[in-house]
Amino acid sequence: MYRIGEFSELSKTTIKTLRYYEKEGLLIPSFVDSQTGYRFYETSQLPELAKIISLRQMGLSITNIKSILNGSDLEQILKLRKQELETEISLSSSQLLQINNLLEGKSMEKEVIVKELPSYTVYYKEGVIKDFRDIVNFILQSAGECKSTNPNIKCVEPDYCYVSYLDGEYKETDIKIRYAQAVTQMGIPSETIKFETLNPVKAACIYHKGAYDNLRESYSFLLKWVEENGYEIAEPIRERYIDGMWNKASEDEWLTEIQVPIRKK
Amino acid sequence: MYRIGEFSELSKTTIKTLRYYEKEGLLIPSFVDSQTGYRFYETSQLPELAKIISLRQMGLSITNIKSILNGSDLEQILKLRKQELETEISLSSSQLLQINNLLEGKSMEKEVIVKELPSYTVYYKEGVIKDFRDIVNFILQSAGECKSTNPNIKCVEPDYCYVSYLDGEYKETDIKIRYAQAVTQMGIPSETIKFETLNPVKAACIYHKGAYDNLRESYSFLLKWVEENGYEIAEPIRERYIDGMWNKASEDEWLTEIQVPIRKK
DNA sequence: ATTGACTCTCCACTTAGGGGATAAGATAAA
DNA sequence: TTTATCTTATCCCCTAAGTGGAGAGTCAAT
Repeated sequence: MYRIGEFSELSKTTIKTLRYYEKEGLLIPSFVDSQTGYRFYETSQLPELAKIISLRQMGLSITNIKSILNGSDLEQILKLRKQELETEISLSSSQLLQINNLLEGKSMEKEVIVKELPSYTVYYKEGVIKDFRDIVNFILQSAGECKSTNPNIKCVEPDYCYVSYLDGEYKETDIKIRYAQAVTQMGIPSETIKFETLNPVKAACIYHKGAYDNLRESYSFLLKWVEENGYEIAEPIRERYIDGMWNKASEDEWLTEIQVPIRKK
Repeated sequence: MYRIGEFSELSKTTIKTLRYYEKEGLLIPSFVDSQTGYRFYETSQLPELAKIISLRQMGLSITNIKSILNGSDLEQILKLRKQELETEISLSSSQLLQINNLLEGKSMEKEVIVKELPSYTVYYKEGVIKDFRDIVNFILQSAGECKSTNPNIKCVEPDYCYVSYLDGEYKETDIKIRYAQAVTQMGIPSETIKFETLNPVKAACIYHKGAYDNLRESYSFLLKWVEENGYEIAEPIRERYIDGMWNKASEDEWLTEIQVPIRKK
C-alpha cells in the first residue's frame, strides 16, 4: 500500500492527475481511509494506470478511455482517433506551408483567407463587353431586364453580386463575362436572364481596396497563393463588388473582393 | 454602416466571434450606439478583419495577433509558430504511427508507455553469474558489500533498483550483469561497489506481471514496439524489480518493469 | 398594440489537469 | 509532549477561443 505521493513517484504521474483520474472513475485507489480521506494504491494498479497512460499517449480523450475500460470496441475508437489525427496533421501542414511561403516571400501587405461560400440563389446574364468600363452598364442593364420579367424580385441583404470572366485568356476587349446577383428566391427566366442555385464552395479570398487599375496585381497575388498552398481552381473566379462608384465618391474607398473557388489538389 | 448581423453575413464570421474580438481589442466597431449598445461596422473594416482571420488561419493565438497589430515583429512570431507546428506535427505523427501499428498487430494485451526517467544517484556492482537464479544472491551480496563500506547509506523511497544485462548477446550461463540501486546520496566506492549519477533519459516501459519464465516475451514485445515507433536504444535496458519473492508469496503477484532508454532515430 | 426578428449583457461550459489557499493528518526531532 | 516539517485533503479559480442559452431591450412591420 502506497500513499498517493509514493505511488505518484512510482508511476511518474502527478498527484493532481491521480486525483483527477479517480474523480473521472478511471483509476480508483484500492483503499481510501474513511477517517482522513487518504488514498492508498497498490503496485497491482501500476499496470492499470499504464493502460490509461498508454491510451492517453495516443491522444485519446478521457471519455474514450473510460468507454474502452468499460468494454467498448477498441478498434473502432482507434480508427476514429486515426481519422482525427489525419485531419489534424493535414491542417497543421497547410498552416506550416502558409507560414513558410509567407516567410520566404516576406510580403504581408495582402491577406488571403479561406472561407466557405454558402449556397446562393442568383440570377445571371452572360454577354460580351467591349471594354472594362462597360461592366457598369452591363450590370445596370441586367438588373433592368430581370426586373421587367420579375418585378417583385428581391436581392439578399446584405448584397452579394459578382462578375466572372469567362474567356480562358486575358483580354482587354470583347470580354466575355457573367454577372450574377443573389436574390431571395428563384424567378422566371427570360432569354437573357437565367436563374441558378450555386453550390456551397470553399474559396480563397482577398480584398482589393481602391480603384480597379491595379486589380490585376491582386489577382496574381491570390492565384500565386492558391498555387503555393496546394489548391486548384474549382470554378470560375468571382469578382465581387462591395463598395464602388455607386455609393462611394472617393475611389480610395472602393472595395472589391476576389473569390477563387478552390479544392485541394 | 452595418449592424452586427449583416456584417457577420458579409464577412462570414459569427456574431459571437465579432463580439469576442471587440472584447479582446482586435476589432472595434466603428460606431457603438451609446443608448442601445448596438454595434455598427463599415465595409472598410472587412480588410481589417481579413487580416485577423488570415492570421488565425495560420493558428496564431489571439494574444499573438494582438501584439502583431500593435506592431510587434511579425517574422519572429511566425518563426515561433513554425516551431510549434513542427512539434505538433511530429507528435501527431508518432501517435498515428502508434495507432497504425496497434491496428495492424491487433494485440492490446501489453501497454507500452514512454516516460522520462529522472536522474538517480545509484550504487552499482557488475559481475558474472552462472545462472538466472543467482541474481537474487548477487543482489543480496551487493547490498551487503555496500552496507559494509557505507553503513549509513539509505535507499530512495519508493525503491528503485534494476539489473542490466551487459553481454551483447543472449546467454543462459555466465551472464554479465550490473545491479544498480538508487540511494539518497553519493557514498564511498569500494573495489566492487561504485557510485554514479544517472542522467535523465526518456524510456519506453512495460510492466511484466508474474514469474520470470516468459519475461523474454515482454522484452521482445517492447523491443518490437521501440523499433516500429521509430526509436533506437540509447542505453542498457533496465529490468526493474517492483514486487518479487521478497515481498509476495504468490508468483502471480510479482511485478517487474522493463525500461528501454530510447532516442528518436 | 403586437408580433417577430434582431441585439444586448451576463453566465455557464468546453479539456485535462495546474496553481494556490487553507485545514488537517503523519512523522521525526527537540 | 510539544514542535516543526512534510504530506494530504478539499475547494476554488484558471487555461483558449469561442459556443449556447437566458432574460431583457430594440426595431420595423403589421
